[in-house]
Amino acid sequence: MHSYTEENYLKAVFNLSAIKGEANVNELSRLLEIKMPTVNSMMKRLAEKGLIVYESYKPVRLTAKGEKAAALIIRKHRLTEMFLVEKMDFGWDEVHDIAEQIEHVQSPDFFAKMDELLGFPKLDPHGSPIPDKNGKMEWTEYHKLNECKPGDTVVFKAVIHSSDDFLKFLNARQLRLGTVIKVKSVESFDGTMTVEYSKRAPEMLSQLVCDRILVAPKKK
Amino acid sequence: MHSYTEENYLKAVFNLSAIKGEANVNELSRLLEIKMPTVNSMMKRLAEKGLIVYESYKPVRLTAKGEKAAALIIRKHRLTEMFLVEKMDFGWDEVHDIAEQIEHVQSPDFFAKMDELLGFPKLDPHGSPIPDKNGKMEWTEYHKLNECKPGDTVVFKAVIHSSDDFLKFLNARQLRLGTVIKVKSVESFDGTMTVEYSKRAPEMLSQLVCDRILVAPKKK
DNA sequence: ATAATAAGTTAGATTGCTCTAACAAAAATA
DNA sequence: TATTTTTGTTAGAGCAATCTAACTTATTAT
Repeated sequence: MHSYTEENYLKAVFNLSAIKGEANVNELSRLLEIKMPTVNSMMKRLAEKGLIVYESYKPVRLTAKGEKAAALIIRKHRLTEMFLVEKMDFGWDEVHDIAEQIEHVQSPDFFAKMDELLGFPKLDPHGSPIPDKNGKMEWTEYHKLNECKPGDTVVFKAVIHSSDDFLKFLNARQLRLGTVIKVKSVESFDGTMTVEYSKRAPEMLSQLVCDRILVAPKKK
Repeated sequence: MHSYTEENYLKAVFNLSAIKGEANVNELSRLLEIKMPTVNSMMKRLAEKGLIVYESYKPVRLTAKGEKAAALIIRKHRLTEMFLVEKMDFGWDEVHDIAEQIEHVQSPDFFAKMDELLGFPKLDPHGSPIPDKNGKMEWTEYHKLNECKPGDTVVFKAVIHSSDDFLKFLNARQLRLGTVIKVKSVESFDGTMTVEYSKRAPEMLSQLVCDRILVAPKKK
């Protein structure tokens, strides 16, 4: 239906929109590593196809149709990541690039089978929600580790902006989803946190790191 | 390294060459459903890249380099088919189109993992050999069911030119790899064979069918 | 051997996706 | 507010992969 290329643009718009509800050409250009004029003309194409709303000099937004199309690609991506981790023994830091390719496979049966073999998972290996077959997706209300105060005890629920490097960083510190983290102190100057988890010596995490870790209060 | 498109041409040349050692533009054109002039110009491109030998008005041949490149794509295709059948419960008649897409995935790790999880298989679900990591492949010396004589007892070893339709035809008759087939009679007029297998009533198979079934003598 | 048919080639156009260079609008800064 | 910087757009070119139309060579049939 849509080309490999169009799918990638759509996904990029979706990912950028996730934060602000809209995406601008400049950021898309950086994200996709494609020059602005190229992105610009593709935006017009996507607009003609009714996938996004485009107005000159304004950020673009996904239409309902575009949102659904994008979510269904994300669905394939996240199901694939889950499959690679759960059924093929890959690490959560090894699956992104492979999923990036397999997400473009056209075969409803293939992804339906993955879904079934995985027991219809709701989350991917990084804690992100997997959109359903209709492209519906909901984020559980997590908050950033950053926002926690000394004394808080929370559970590591998801990673945002998860690059392979960042995931390897977490691996090296045995930080994984489900880990219970106790916030010992927060350096007010630069936001560095001292935390404790898994019966190890306290660990210091920079603000940059804490900004990418999503947590939920530990249930009693 | 090579584009998606180039990979498909290479594979087509490989498949056609399997029989005659060379491939002509006309047949490639039919096989790929791409018009002759397009095929022609792509042949020149592949020749420039040192993947095939091209001379005007002559059939093309793969170079050693081209042969290896093609075999490595076939390897990915057949490993994928095997994975889909063995690890994902697909039927042998459902895997071709999916494998056709996944064979283009660039990730040595992904296919190495498949290979490992499958226990380093030598054959795909249709009995075709899986080329090794160096692109080396060898066909065991099977012969066609067509060539058998009344009284022969043989084992079904592989399917050639296996379209999904043909595989469904075999499914409907419970003919699968490993089935022991007894040749009862051969109609000299049109080559139709009457065969017996799996304690069922004798079955009649047309010459067209018998030409696509590879067998080996049953060992005592 | 000649004519007819099939196969292969050349030329030129089209579409998708990319680029650079130049220009215009919007936002930030002085 | 005026200037500078950033962001966005237009114009025009290039390459990969495709096509159709016209032509040439090879093969087959008469």
